[in-house]
Amino acid sequence: MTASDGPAQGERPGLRADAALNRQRILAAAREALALSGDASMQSIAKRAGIGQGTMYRHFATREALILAVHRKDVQELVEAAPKLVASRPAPIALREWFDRLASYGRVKHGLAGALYSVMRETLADEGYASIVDAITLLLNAGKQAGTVRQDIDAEEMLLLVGFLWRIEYDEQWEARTSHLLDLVMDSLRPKATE
Amino acid sequence: MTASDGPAQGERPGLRADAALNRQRILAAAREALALSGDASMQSIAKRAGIGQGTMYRHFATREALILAVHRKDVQELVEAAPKLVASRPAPIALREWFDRLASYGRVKHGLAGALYSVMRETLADEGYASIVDAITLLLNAGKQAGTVRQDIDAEEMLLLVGFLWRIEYDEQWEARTSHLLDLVMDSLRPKATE
DNA sequence: AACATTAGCGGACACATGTCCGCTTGGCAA
DNA sequence: TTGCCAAGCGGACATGTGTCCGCTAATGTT
Repeated sequence: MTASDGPAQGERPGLRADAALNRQRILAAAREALALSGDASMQSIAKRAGIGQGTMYRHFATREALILAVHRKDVQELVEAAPKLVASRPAPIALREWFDRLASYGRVKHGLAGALYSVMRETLADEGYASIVDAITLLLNAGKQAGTVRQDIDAEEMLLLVGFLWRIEYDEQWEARTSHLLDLVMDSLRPKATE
Repeated sequence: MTASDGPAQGERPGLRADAALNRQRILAAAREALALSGDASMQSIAKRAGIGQGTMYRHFATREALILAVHRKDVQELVEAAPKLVASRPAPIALREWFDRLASYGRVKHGLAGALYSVMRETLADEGYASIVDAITLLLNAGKQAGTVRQDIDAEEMLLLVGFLWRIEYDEQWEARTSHLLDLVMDSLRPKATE
């Protein structure tokens, strides 16, 4: 995403002026609040933004939607990284690196990875977020074509498999555990010898 | 549940008479309420049992603990199935069957599989529930000794990997998806060729 | 039996989520 | 400009979770 992409993020066509302003206010407040604590409540964010509960939920129906909007930029980067990885590395490596990256969001940006997951599951059909599924599909397909990834897995299943990323607790073991489990998952992607 | 079932489950040593009674009341109410709807609230169960919130939470600190207590019998069966499976089948088959069984609880008994998971994660050290972890460890060890399961995985990691079991939604695809994903996980358990 | 100790009770609280709906006001049409 | 009216507002509500703490009464002791 570059500066020439247009006006500030979060703008929506056909949105009344006051509504647009409130949207910005919410995003600003959410950015602040989430930076302080990853699990700031919707309520507290609304309060911080100086708006009502109703307004909050009208703009962002779920916690996930809000988190995703706040981190839109990161999400976009993640999506855009997929084609680059595919182009520059063997498919299995590319896959692994992409998920490493996803995992690191889980650590750094509180809640982001989890939000990604829920949103993707709920809105697989939704145009706005389908891009993330596309990114994974791209990575998988590259491997399938190269014969280094089994045919019978799709992006949605992949997401279910790496679901541990947003449940694993973040302690000093985090890195080792995450890495190890990703290893295991990657192994499971190899084509069967008999295939 | 019939009157002739014998001594009621859930008895605890050193529990005052009134406390024991309340515990039974809660369990009875929970059984009823959960049968009607898998996500009956703690509040509503307490009300149904005719006791206060505080009492509820003192007896069962979390929703999971309650669900687990209600389904104690099923849990026990699950745990007891592990040694039998190990004795009668090659390790990888035994593992797969055990998790198939766990998965089916997820489908039939609303919340049970999920409760198992949380409880196990939270109380790995706890004597009461460690038995479930033991069951998995048993299955894994059998495979490790036979050389059909890689060395570098433990029960906790195994649980993280099959976490999708309690997130996957139950629709007409449930069976196929679950089975397929379990296939994948089982594949990831194979020793590496180079190991 | 009377008493002291303290386990256990249970409801009020603090706080969360998500919904509903009467009031306000931005933006267009005349 | 004025005025209309639907888009939008925002707080009250309904409901849920989990905690706290003053009161009650079960149990061991004398």
